[in-house]
Amino acid sequence: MKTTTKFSTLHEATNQFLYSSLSKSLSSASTTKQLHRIHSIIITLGLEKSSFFSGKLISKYAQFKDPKSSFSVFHQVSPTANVYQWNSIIRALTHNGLFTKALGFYGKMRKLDVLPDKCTFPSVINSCAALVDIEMGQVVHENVLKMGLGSDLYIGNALVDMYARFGCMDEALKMFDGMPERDVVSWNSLISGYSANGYWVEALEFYNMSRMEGIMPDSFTVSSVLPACGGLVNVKEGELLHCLVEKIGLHSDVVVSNGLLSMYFKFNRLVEARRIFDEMVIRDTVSWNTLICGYSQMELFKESIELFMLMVNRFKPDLLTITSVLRACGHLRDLEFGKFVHEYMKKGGFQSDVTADNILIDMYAKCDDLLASREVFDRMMCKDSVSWNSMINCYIQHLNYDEVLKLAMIMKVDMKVDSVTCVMLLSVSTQLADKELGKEIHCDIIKLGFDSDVIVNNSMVDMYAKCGLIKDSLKVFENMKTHDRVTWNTIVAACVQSGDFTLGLRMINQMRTEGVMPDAATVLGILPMCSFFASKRQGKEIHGCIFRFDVPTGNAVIEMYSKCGSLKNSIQVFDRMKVRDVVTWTAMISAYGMYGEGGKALRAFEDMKATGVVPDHVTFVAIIYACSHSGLVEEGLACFDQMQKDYNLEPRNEHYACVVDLLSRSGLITKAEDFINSMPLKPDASIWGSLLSACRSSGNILVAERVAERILEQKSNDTGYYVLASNVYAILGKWDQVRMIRKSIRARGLKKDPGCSWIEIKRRLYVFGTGDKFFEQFEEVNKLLGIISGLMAKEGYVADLRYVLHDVEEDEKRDMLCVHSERLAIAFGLLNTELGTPLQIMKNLRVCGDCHTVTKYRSMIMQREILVRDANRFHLFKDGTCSCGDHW
DNA sequence: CTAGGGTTAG
Repeated sequence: MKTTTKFSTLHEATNQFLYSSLSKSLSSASTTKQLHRIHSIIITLGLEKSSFFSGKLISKYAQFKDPKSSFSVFHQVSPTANVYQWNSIIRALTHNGLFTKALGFYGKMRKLDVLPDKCTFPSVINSCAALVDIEMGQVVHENVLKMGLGSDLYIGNALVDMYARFGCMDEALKMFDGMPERDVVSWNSLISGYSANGYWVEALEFYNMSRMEGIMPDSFTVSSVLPACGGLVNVKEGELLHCLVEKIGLHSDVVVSNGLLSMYFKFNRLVEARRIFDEMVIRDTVSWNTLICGYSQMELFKESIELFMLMVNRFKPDLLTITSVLRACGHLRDLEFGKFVHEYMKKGGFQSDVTADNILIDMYAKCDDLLASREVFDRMMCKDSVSWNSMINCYIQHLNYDEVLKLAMIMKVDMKVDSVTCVMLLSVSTQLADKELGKEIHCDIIKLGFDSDVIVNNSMVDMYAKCGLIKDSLKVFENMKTHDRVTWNTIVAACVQSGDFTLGLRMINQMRTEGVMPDAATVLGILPMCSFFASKRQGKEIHGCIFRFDVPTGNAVIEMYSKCGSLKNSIQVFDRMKVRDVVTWTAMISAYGMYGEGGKALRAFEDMKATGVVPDHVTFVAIIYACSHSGLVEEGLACFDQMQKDYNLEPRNEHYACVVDLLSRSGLITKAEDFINSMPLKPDASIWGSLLSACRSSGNILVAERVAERILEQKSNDTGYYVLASNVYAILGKWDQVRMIRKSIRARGLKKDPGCSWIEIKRRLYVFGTGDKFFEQFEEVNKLLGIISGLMAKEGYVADLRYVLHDVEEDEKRDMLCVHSERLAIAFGLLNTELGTPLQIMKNLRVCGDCHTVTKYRSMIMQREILVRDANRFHLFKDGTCSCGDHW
């Protein structure tokens, strides 16, 4: 009996030894081969069905991504499986992404009346979360509560995570708040939930809260907070986190480093990002993808493709890499490489992926291979809204609107229309200026409930404005709950387009008070307003707010300054630009032109050609115009010649107009008329207009009358030409003709632009109309005008009454000249500024000859620099002369 | 039980 006991003890001891060594080798098995060997030993010993080993085997196979083997082990014990075995198989399935199966097993287990324990739930909850099965999730949550496991830490963490993945952050927070015990995982689950759902502010807030509670962040915490810093462009917090990573030694964690990499790209800090990547000891596919994608986002497409080639040799790219590089191909319009990548996808056995196919559609469209786009689209097994939208976008880009509307119809029937579709369709109606289509889409938008989407609303504001329905545009604008930068840019452009500059200026001011930062588009939008009001201050303030300074922005700023009366600032911006395109050079040439610096314009033109930038037809308008305003006839004609001979550009009406201007301004009226008669195009009103205004200034009345007749034949809608013609008849004293023209203007429903001038003093704009009597300091201004008149007479000034265009007595004519709006504005400026301060006046029409003379006198008598910008150009009056050299 | 990288539009 004693020996038996001894034997039995020995047997047990042996067993125990066997058990523990088997268990140890099972746990430490690191290859499939080892695992299979240990498995067969377990079978030989008949231990396969033991609760302990079967469970371990199931888990171990799951670790080796072999759920089939896990399943076969479980299958042998399933009729009598206990809770431990059930837990193992559920966990194994969950870890291998077989969530539906895992939930199925949970159901079976409950049916068999096997009571789950606290180890069952985390996996089950995970599966619900992964499947976004909200209903099941709630059932499981109830089960947890019924079993009294509501305060379990692990289950609580899993539930917080589950609600976060459902996007229900309120529920997640409620769960978190109700937990009696919390650890770093609980905080991580909450923080990553906020971060993943784009609630970056909250993610940062809870992160800081966790730090206050003394929780030590780990790699999970950091990689959840980094995207929040990136998203908010919160550089300070991001750098703090980077320091923390270095301090607690998390930088060896790939996920953390990838997070840092991605964040620095979002900060646009390429050097820092590159350093992170280069210093990484271990890199994975995500690291490469983040790098390639980051270069792409910074528009360094060539480099992004080069990195892809570098990666291919070391790492197998995945679908995300492919999509990044395809995007780069699209931007570079590199069809050849695009096709290469497409082939690589086919050969590499990549499963068809909706996103990848969508980008292929877009890439081919950008490379102008519409058929290839359509082929990808037609072959797609399942298309999402993005696929449809991308295809529609292809047709929009290729102006095939019929096909766009066809696809849109199908989308409507299939209920696939989303906000992006609406925006694109709105852009179609904008491009076609089709109000009816626009209104129809507006109705659909309301029906579909997209009328609270900012981008959709912005598009509607734009659409109505461009269709000429400014009132509807403003209505949409006013009904919007939030206005972003684009909203403001759009509404400002809308105001400008409808001619309401005052409202436009008010909008800009409101935008600034609401703290919205301007961008390149803002500069482009306010350009016409700044030049209308010549508000250099407004322009400068906007300029100061620009932080991303690319070529188009620089071009816009050059143009803005030149139109606002600061050639100096234009030159400064031009000099600072490292990259200059045709537009940059052209802007600079026309700036010189406006200030009568023909010589400098010509030099810039030569410099431009020397740096290899090819002039286009706009450049030639600018350079001929510049010559014309400086009296450089020979040079201007040479440019006109060059344009056809050297650059093979067919002159358009505006070029002919420039040449006519060039000749006639220099008094070569007959030559100009001959030139018009010999041109191959039918001369339009602008060409006759150029000649006519020159006739007027040079006093060639005979030709003027002939030309006036030709202008009236054009039946233009621009009142300016009628006014010009009428002025000729006024000079000739043919008042009947004058009245006839005025009548016909009214009959055509046109209105003459009333002349006005304005000046900005101490951040306020003062506007003066011709003969205005109701403005501040009217008395003082009138008195000053009288005094200056007296002084001018002493210097030898005689009024040139030819510039009065009304049938009145001589004395009255003199008075009428005296109240031309620019004279009032100048006098007002003299009164309200310190002695010697330069004045800057703007005028909507061209300066009349008499005012030009008067201003020269004034600049001398009052010792002031006076800059006048009229409808055409700038005149800088100084010491009795004008920068235009009387070419205007 | 918790983390990182991708597509269309104004």
